[in-house]
Amino acid sequence: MPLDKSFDHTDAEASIYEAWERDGCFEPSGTGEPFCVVIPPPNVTGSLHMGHALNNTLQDILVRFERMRGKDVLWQVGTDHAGIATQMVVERQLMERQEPSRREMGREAFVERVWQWKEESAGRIQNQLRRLGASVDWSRERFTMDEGLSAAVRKVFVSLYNEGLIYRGKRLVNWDPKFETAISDLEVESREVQGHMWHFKYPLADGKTYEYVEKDEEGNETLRETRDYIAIATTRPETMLGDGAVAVHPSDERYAPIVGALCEIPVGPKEHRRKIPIITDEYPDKDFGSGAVKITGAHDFNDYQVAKRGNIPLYRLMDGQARMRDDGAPYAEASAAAQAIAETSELPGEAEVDAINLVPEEYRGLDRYEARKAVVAQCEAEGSLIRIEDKPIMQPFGDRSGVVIEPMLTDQWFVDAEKLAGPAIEAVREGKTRFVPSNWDKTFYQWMENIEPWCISRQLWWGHRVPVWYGPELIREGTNNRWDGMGGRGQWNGGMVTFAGQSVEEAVSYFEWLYDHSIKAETVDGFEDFRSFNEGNSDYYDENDVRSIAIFQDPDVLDTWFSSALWPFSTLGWPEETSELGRFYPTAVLSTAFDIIFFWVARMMMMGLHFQKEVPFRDVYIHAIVRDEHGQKMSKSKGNVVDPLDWMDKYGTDALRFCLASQATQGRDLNLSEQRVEGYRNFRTKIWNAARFVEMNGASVPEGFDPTALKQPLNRWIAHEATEARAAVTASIEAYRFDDAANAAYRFAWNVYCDWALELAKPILNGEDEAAAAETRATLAWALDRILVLLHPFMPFVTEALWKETGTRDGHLMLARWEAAAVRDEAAAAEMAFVIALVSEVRSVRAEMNVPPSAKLPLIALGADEATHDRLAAQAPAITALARLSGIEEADAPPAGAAQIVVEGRSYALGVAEHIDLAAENARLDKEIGKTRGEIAKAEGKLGNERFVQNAPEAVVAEERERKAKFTAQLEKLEAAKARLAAL
RNA sequence: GGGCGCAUAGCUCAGUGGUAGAGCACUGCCUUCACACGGCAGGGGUCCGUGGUUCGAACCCACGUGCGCCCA
Repeated sequence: MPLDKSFDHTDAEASIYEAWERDGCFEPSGTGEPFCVVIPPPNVTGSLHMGHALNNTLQDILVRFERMRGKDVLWQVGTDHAGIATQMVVERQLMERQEPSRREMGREAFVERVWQWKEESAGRIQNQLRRLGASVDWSRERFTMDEGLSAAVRKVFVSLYNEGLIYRGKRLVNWDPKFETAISDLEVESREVQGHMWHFKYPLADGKTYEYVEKDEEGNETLRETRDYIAIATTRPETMLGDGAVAVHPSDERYAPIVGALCEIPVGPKEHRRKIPIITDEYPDKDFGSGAVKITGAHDFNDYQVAKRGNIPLYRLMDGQARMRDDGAPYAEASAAAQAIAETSELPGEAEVDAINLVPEEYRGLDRYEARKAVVAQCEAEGSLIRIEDKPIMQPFGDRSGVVIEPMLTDQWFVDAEKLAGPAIEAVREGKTRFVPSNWDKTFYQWMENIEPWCISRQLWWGHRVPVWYGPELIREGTNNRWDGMGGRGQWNGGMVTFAGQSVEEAVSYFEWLYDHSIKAETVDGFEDFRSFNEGNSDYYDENDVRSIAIFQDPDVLDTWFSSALWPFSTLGWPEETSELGRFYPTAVLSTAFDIIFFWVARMMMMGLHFQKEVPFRDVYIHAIVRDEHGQKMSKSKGNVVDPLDWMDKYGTDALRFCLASQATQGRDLNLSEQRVEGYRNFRTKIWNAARFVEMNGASVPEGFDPTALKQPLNRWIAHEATEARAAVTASIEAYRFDDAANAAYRFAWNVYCDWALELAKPILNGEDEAAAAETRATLAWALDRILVLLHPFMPFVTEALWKETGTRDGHLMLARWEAAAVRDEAAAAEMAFVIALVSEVRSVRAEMNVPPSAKLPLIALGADEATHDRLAAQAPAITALARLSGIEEADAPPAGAAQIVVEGRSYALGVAEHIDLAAENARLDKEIGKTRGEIAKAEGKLGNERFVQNAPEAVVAEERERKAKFTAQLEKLEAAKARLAAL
């Protein structure tokens, strides 16, 4: 059945994909060198965006390419449970449907509900990956919360815990007051907003004064006054209540007289105002604000560092919803306690400091912004507000919640990332893992060398529950020799004993061992139940005691990145020692966007090296960010987001994929325009029609076709070009130069095959030499197959469709062989280059002379030598047809009314006769002569420079001489032509 | 303030020491029997600026200008 006029992608794509999947084409072949790629798991809540489309297109290109090269390919697929995002989606759904809230239904029911939602809605992103043509192995699909991966998470947690690499601590974290959980830096988006800088006076204690002096750059005094205060500036006045100190730079002479003095925080009830010390630290910037910074260690990351260095207490002012605290002792009492701390050098324990609530009664329970207004109003009323400055400030927002993130001092679990980072840094330095483009390794080093403890706990319900159980402290730390026999398993946390275990039974067994088997451990729901159960159990354990104790599991879940850090080996079956793990780990390459180098790539490196003793991947390919056609970042608020599915519908998946690949250059963002996608849709149609032409000529590849044994120069040249193209595409994909690879395939298909090979073949196909025609038909069909193979990784659908349409063969193109016989034939290449040059010249003259396309003109070769004569004779049908000639003759001089051209140093006359416009021809020759003279001048300039001849490599000099000779010969011919024209 | 990057045709971008390129857009011609989602031909450049290195710089170095991004 003849092919339709164009490819209808709408139905074809789905059925082709189904056939691949049905026939198991995506599964590893089991033979050949292993080649494994793990997909960056999309969020289970997610849908395909342009970044996914790009990344998965590139991975699919690699994977299809290697599969065709005969490797044993596994592209591991799966989804991520995305803790906060998924929990949010379900909570919102509950709200919309006016169903009981998360807290109302309770943890178990809620988690059940999320699973149910996941089952219902799962499959969206998976089906979108299918539409993209991703050749992932669906039979091995994984989910970060499925049983196997959860076992991996538990095992890793327990191992790290027992090695002392996971610990619980009170540290400053990004706190989302809407979701009431810690979130990662990744989930925080810094945005510039219009804010204010408030300048306040902090009066010096005990009426102390000092000479405040400001100097200009030359050291001249510009201001001198006696002050009884120190000025500080802040963007967050509500945090003044928790200040622990005021810091100035040690070299700041303005404040030198008062370093070590106390100043008073100018808010709260006057009789209970706290006095805090003025200290020095490198952090304050002398030129920023007043140069003095208030230090609120519990609510600012910089202040936290200063506080840690200076032993400044950390006073937490807010609750989980970022309201001012409303717990603990009355303000007067708390303030006195804090004052006592400030006046001694002893810093009490974290928990004791944290219990102090320094929020005055009138502010307790207020929202943080209400509190801010109240603080400012009070200072203003009392005259301690100096001024308010309007100022753009960088403010952290939760990317899911959209609310302002609060740095908050909370108890969390941390991974000692510093210890794990070392081997990962080393692996990149040694080249065991390579970043492509390589400059990303700098980003990697910079972060890894300054790595902070990784906060892995989240106050959510959806995720891997922290596998730690708390039990009562019935023995004193270090007083029981059983403790020593437990290999460092237990930890002391907040007056309780904790064990990590892969199951509750394991944890129970530790408790029972620790407290002797006469103790029976029972699990209860949480801290409250634990406390009431163990009421009266607070006595320390006595060996003769027999009683029951309660233990409870940590309520938090783990950061989603904790499980995705294990992805390269957990998906291969670890902790089971599967054959896939042995075969496919380390994986070949990981492809991802730069923004998760820290959060994902680095952590996979750390976990992979720690648990597998091997890097998780050899290469890390960092792909571009997709922007709109004007280089703007796609964002909902700008309304310039393009849904890849829309363009797949409109232009077909192949066109979108090819477009993405052709723009995937290294180290530059990708500006995607619809026009360009449309252009590649046209390219797809071009291929389709080339195939249609081949089919209409009844061409197919005969049994035993040997491209190395062709006779026709045209066919030998086609085989030569096909070989060159394959080499170029292969080298480019191997180097992750997807743009070069796509362009090389495009050029061969369109500019070589369609533009020249098919046109040059037509006279032979229609000629009388049946043997030549047959060979040409076979070669065209063979070359078309080569094009389909080369384009397949980029345009899998149309190529597979044509593979099926154009031949009777077994199997799918996607499993066909990439390699083919290598043909190199420089002689044929030279001959065809001559034909193309001659035809192009003739066409050019015809166009410039406005010769009607229908007019057939005679071509006269002037003074042809034998080689030229032979070539012209051999290629006469092709040249005549393509240049629309009436015939080719040979003569020593041109006839009257002829335009003259020079090709490869020889002159030809084109009998334009009545079409000739002498002035136009003269102008044309002048232009040619001008160009040629320019080239000669350039070459002469170089060759005339003695130092060039002396210093440049011989080959370069020789090349330049050749150029000069070539253009000189051409100039002679052109000038001769002009002289002949003048003689007419 | 620290770090990374970009500036080449109208637009989007390749090119990384030796002849300035592609796609799209533009202009002219062509409904020629694969394809008008096409064919043929053509116009279009201070390779951001200034200095330096070099026989030779779009490319290497320095400084400057403009624009991004990341971190603080």
